[in-house]
Amino acid sequence: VMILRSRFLDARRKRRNFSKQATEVLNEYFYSHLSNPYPSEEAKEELAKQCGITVSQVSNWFGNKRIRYKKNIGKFQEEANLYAMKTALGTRQ
Amino acid sequence: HKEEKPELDPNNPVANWIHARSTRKKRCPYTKYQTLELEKEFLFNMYLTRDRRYEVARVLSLTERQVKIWFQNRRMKMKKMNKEKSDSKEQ
DNA sequence: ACTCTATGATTTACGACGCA
DNA sequence: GTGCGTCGTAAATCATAGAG
Repeated sequence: VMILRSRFLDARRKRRNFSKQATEVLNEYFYSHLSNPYPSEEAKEELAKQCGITVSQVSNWFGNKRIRYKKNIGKFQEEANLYAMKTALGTRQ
Repeated sequence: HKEEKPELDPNNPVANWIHARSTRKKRCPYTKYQTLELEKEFLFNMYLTRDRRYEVARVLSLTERQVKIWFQNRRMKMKKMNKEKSDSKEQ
């Protein structure tokens, strides 16, 4: 049991990219809060739950996203438009 | 909420984000030796006395401020590791 | 199969705030 | 006021998964 457990924990250490759905959720939040993309602790917990990742991973994702977006806004323009459109469609009643 | 530096700008979405001041020192990765010695010192005691801080800084060619901050960061790292451990225990 | 680049994680350095 | 504590983050850098 301990061996299986430690093996699981070791496997956890290997980085895997987040699922498409998880990235979708994170990007939706990011682009719909673009003027203040700093989720509260509670919001992070909710995002973590939705994405099936940890709160730390949510923090890492936003940290990386903010700096990479800021460093090259042009590169993310298409993605930004995509999520802006998605939000507009999902928001209308 | 507070900012390190609110960049006052009209329509830019990034304008109200937190920005590091331009005077901030660029991150400079420590050598393996420096890190190893700092880890050894941390193992000895998680909190530095003023004398130990001075001595460690002198030996490793770091400023006392760098050593102080390294210990602060190291304690936060330990806290994070402990939290992960306890989180994985509770199914 | 093999490069590379994008991505998740970790490492320095601070600002904001707290307490003695 | 001084000084060191934590907390959350910026920005650079590391490691490598995985797209092309």
